[in-house]
Amino acid sequence: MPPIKVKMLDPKRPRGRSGKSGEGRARPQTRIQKEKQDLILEAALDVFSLHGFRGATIDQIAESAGMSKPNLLYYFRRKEDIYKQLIAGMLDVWLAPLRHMNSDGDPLPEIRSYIRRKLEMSRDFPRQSRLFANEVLQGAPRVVDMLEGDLKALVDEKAKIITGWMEQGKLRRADPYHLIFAIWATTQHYADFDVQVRAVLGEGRGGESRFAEAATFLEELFLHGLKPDA
Amino acid sequence: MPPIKVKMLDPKRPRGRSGKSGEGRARPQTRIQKEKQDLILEAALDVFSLHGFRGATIDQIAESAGMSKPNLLYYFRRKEDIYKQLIAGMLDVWLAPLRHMNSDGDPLPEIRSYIRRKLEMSRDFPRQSRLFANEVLQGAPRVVDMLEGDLKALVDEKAKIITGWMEQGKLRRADPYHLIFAIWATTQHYADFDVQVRAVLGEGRGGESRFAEAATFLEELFLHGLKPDA
DNA sequence: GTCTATATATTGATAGAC
DNA sequence: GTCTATCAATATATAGAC
Repeated sequence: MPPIKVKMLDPKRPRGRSGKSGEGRARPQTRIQKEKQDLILEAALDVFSLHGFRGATIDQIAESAGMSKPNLLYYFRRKEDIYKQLIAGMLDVWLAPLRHMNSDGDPLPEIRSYIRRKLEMSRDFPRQSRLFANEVLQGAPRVVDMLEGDLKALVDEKAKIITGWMEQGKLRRADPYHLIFAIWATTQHYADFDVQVRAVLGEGRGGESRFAEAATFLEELFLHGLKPDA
Repeated sequence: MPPIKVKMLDPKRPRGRSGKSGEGRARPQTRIQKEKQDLILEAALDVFSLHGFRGATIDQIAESAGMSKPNLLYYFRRKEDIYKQLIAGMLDVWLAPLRHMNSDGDPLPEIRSYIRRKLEMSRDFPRQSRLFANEVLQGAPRVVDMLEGDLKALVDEKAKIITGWMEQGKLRRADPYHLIFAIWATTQHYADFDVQVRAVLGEGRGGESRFAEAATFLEELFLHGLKPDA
């Protein structure tokens, strides 16, 4: 059950000894505390990405992090605090490739490299991708605001760039928003639907080779699909 | 709404009065019982697709179906029984468009119509799509066998057809498996990531028009991407 | 078939000793 | 900081009256 949406400025339990360290207010904790927190976040990412927020239990996370439940709750008062921190940390990483898309470059290479980076993210950070997918799939209760705010703004900006390219005849005309959706969908598919991809490809192709294959395929598909008529 | 093709041998609690009706063994229930069950399945689809298996509660489903919890449990002994039946009913529907892809037709129109049908499924049965996405995303514990069995066999078969087309020079050479993945990913995206799609497109484009736009975009992308060089 | 009441288990979170 | 014990809230499922 829906655990009480808290706005929260996040008065976390463990604080540094009254600002003695030079880290300022932003990180009121010792290095050991930070290491423990990272350990918890790492374990939580495993569990949340596999079971979703509701399906994950503090017990599982604690066990996976090698500590007792009360001990874990000493570092994060509530289950939701862990989840929120993971989501927040994830969003920047997730958006980085799109932010990186530059209006100065040539359209086709720029799009090709965007696809590459997104695909590499699926390969290297599949749990983060699934965490986010789980959240969005279930209505994104904790991030709708961000989707309608930052994300929309960023996509609007990049869509303008793409439209500009199209108007210059450097790209076949098409809806830039749906183009971005298509790139998201195809690249994240390899992280989010990993089980299905592996099952269909079978044992023989179960290795990491599928990402190289996917890169080849997707670049071909999008570059030929977007190349302006000669 | 789609429903629920039931395979089911599934000796459920309520059975007809000793085969008096002409329905035989396959449907050991009265019409009223079936209607109640469908009512429950309908409500359960709402709840499961939004919260996943773990996140959904019998209380929610019962309330949504307008009955008491014990009454619901009279028709389905366990929560998991409802879920399983939904998944089973879903799989046939989900695979139908791919089964339909025919080696007799011309490649490009055949692929175009596959995309269309998948996109229509996202538009008309988004809850089923999300139910399945939830399941796969969380490791597909209840359907891995099916993915490695029926699904793989079906995809293998269709991949051969596609490869045949490519060898005849009717289609640009590309990996048929990744082509199928790309079609799945792009079309289901509009159901599974609906919240995100709406958020990015904004209020102005919140209506059903996004499916028409998507159809146009995806057909262009795939047809140009797959058309053999002239 | 449907209901009220309840048994039983799980889980998020806290108390308080050390 | 970490632990054992435990509370309080939910949630699955059942008992048994009607």
